[in-house]
This record gives sequence, C-alpha cells and structure tokens, in this order.
Amino acid sequence: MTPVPVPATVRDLASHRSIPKGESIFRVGAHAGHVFFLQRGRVVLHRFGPAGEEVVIHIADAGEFFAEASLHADRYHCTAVALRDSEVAAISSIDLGARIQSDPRFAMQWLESLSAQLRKVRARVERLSIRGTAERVRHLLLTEGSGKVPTYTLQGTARELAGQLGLTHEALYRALAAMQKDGTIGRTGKEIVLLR
Amino acid sequence: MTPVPVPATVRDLASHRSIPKGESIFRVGAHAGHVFFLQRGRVVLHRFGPAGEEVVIHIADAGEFFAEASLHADRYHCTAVALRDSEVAAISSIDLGARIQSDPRFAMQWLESLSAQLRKVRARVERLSIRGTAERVRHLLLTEGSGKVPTYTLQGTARELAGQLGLTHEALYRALAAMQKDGTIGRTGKEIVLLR
DNA sequence: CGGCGTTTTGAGAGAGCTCAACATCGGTGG
DNA sequence: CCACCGATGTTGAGCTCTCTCAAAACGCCG
Repeated sequence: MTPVPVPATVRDLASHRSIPKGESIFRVGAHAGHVFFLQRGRVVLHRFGPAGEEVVIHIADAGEFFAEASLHADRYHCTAVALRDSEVAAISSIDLGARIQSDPRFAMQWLESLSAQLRKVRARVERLSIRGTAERVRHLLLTEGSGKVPTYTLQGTARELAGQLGLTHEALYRALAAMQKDGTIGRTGKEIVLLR
Repeated sequence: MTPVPVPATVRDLASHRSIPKGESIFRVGAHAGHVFFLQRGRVVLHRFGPAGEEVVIHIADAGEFFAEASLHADRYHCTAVALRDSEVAAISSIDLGARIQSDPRFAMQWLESLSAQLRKVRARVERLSIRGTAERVRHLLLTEGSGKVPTYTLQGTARELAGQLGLTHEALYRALAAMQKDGTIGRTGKEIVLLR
C-alpha cells in the first residue's frame, strides 16, 4: 500500500516516523508533544482498566489524524500501538499551536478538518446503530458514496470494510451477494453501486 | 428536564429558539447561517436518498453542538428536525467565524471543544463495535465512568442509554441484572459501579 | 385515583456469529 | 515457469445471542 500523503497545510511541520508492528508510538502519561497523521498501517489507541485489561478507545486507519488532543493536554491519556507496520507524520503540538494562534486562515483550515472528521464519525455511529447487514451497507453507500447513482469504492479489502461496519467478513460477503442477486447493488471490481 | 446551559464562551453570540416536536430547524440547501447548541430535546439530522428515503446522519442529544460545518459551507448538507420539543441556541456562523479569526484564545477553546467531541464519538464507535451486551456496558463504564472505581451516572433513562449503546432496552436491562447478580457491577439509583 | 412511561421478566424466532471447508489471487523462491 | 504459501474471498451448517412481541409491576404526575 502506498502511504497517504500528509495534508499540505501541515506538511512543513511534520517529521516522518516508521513504526514496526507491535511497537508503541506514545504511552499513557508521557509528554504529549505531537499530533499524528497516519500515512500507512493501523494504530490502536487504548487505555488500561483497573485490572490492567486493555480498553480500546479508537483504531486509526491510514489517512486519519490521531491524538489531536495533544494540543490541549500536556500528557497523553492513552497509549498508541501499531497494529501493523505503520508510517506516521509527527507534528509538534507546540509548532501546531503556534501556527493556529498566529495564522487565522490556518486555524480555520484545521478547524474544518476536525469538523469533517466529526461529521464522518457521527455518520459511522449512526451506521453501527442500524440493525440488519443489508441496511448498514445501504447506509454506507448513501452516506459515503459519490455520484448521482451512489457509488462507493473499496479502499482496502472487503474484510476491512466488514470491520468498519461492525460485521464479520462472512456476514458482509453474504449481504453483498444477496443484494447483488436481488438487484439492490452492482459490483465491478472495487466499486459498489447502489441501484435501488 | 432542565435545559443545558450554553457554554460560556459562546453565550453572548447565541440566540435562543424553541422548536416544537416535528418541526425543522433548517433544511438541506438553505443558507448555512448558524451553528447550534442543543439545550434540551433531541434532533435528527438526515438527508434523502435517490428514492427520497430518509438517511439518518446523526441524532443529537441535549448538550451537543450540531451543524458545526456551517462555518465552512454556505449551504446545509442535511435537514434538522426536532424529535421532541427542543430548545436550541443558534450561533451566527459569521459571528463565530469572526471571533475565531480575531481571538486566538477563543479559537483554541473552540478547537478543544471539537477535539473533545471527536474523542467521545470515536470511543462510542469502538463501543458499538463490541459484541456482547455485557462487554459494551463494561466499555461504557471504563471509558465514560469516573473515579477510582469506575462509576457511571445515568443522565436520562435506562431506555435512552440502551439506544446509545445500540441495544434494545430489554437487552440492556437483562445485562444489567445479570452483571449485578454475578457481582460485576453494583447499582444504587442512577449510579452504576464497575466492581470487577 | 387514573394514566402513562419506565422497568422488569418470559418465550419464541431469526439474524448474525462461529467453525469449517474450499476457491482464488498475488507474491516469492526454487 | 511453476510450485508453494498466505491472505482474501466465498459458501455451508449449526448455534447463540439479541431482537421481537407480550405481559405485568412500578413509579410519577396531573
């Protein structure tokens, strides 16, 4: 997989890091010095419960920012570990904060990026609340698809999509097969089209 | 229910509106003139699919901002309808934008509020991805609970919580009963405590 | 007191998970 | 070039958990 490029607005603030699978990017309690942009791989953010058990807060996929709160806290509230070999862009929170304060245009852009993420995640919450595999797929196509006839292009594997939809891969495959058979969707390679 | 007060930072920009159940607050395509803070009630944001069917993007509950993207778009991309009698604070997006641009301290606060929401929603996504009613409740207590011994205080009814957890109220009641019986949790009134 | 919404428990049905087997595809090394 | 390997894709069968429908107890407010 080719790495997602760092957004142009922060590119000059970013320094590149490669993280082997299993290694941590930061640990809870450490100085919150950076905001991160995940260019490739997958990262889990988790905390530990009273009995030391892992509690997953978020799983970041390629193309996402994470630990944005480093701007406002001085210590990380969770631990970040690479679930695969990953590449991240580390953005100094001091530099980022300084630019936000000094460049209102940039502040607006950063705000817009956060808003967009928020909208996306909220839609995902709604999707996960829907009962029925087919209905979830339909919601995905309607909210994330583009074009007159809603078209969604698979970014990764269907297995990954299943995870995003809160389904097992088997359930997703069956739903897609059924929807294709009854003419709800069409598929050509990585593209899924909502027909009715 | 007593209305949630408007956050102090934007109070002077806000004008109050009461929305009867079933009425819309804004419609898709209309000029995106305001960001909203929901003080009381519940609001659904939805779009319409090709066949005119409703697609829910988000359901906002009391205490939440919604339509933050009005800052960056000139038209609403969805329609907002009150699911109950609601009270909202409408914040002019022009005024808000102006303050963000002119007051860096304020910009930081607004950013922090967005970050906090993002973190919360992401945790909720993770929660909804968990299989098993009891495990979901446990995740809620561990992520949203406070204190040494994780304690969560019900804000509304248990029914509402069930909705938030993506469960039927029956499933939630049964899970709570079972967890109480086997000593996983303790309950006193609106408080739920994770014991082990 | 009467009515409404919440809480609680029961029983049955169905959707999706689990386990399993096999096909397919892309890459790797002999 | 082909054999092999791991990961993805696909389908089957059984089982479990949650949803659905139902009913009753409870608490609150007019």
